[in-house]
Amino acid sequence: MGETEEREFLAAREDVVKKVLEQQPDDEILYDLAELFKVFGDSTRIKILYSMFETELCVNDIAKLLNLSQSSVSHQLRILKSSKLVKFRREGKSIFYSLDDEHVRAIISMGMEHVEE
Amino acid sequence: MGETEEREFLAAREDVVKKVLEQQPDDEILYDLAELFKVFGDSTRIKILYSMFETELCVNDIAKLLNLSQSSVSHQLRILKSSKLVKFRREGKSIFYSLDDEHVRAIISMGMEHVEE
DNA sequence: TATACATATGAACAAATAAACATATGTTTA
DNA sequence: TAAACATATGTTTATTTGTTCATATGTATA
Repeated sequence: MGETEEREFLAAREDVVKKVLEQQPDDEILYDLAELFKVFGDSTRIKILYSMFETELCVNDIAKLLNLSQSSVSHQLRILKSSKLVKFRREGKSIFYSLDDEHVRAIISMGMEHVEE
Repeated sequence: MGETEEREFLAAREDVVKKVLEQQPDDEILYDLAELFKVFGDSTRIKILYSMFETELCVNDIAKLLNLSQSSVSHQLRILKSSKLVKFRREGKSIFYSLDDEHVRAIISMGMEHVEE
């Protein structure tokens, strides 16, 4: 590469960088996005989410099903609740949890496709 | 709830748990799925991925763009490579990275939709 | 209203990991 | 082939976070 080409190359890269920077969403949004994926990024939580793919479950069900302590399940459900990934309803002494919406199912399914490649 | 109802309730829960257990993918797959999302679950990596949404970029571009050290970018790209989220090609001294496939874009987009609600 | 059952919460500890710094590898060109 | 540039890798450190144990809250029933 001659000197002229070199300069042109660098200028072109600068342009690209500038353009990308303009299109990039605010840091705050990307931070939230990372936080969202972080919630999916733990095997216990993924197991919990997946177990609710077809049906609602109460805390005790999940604990037995996945062989986890009640405390651990409850802690993780708290995180899933605060990220709006699950919703819940009380029925007597039990509280039934289920996936919050189709987004959650879609995100998991997309991930599955990538993993199963 | 009477004693009979109580027994029926417990039996019904057991059935549900058993059914879910049968449908649940192997632990290994769910573990891989969590590992995949974990990669998306870091704000630096998400920023890097997002910056490549429209165009390929070399390491230096990304470092300047996101105001990160070359080392940090390189470390994160290694993780993105090994998860098959990005691909790369060499051109002279530079190495250009880009999103590996449409899955990656789809997963990010789905997450964005959830975040922007 | 006392007891049992279901779930939630708080605190402490151990494991995982992102960033920084130093250095190594690989590529081009003078 | 030596120097400059671009990227990769190894190591240490500070921070984050999942689990456990103990305990609290909330609900139903005898």
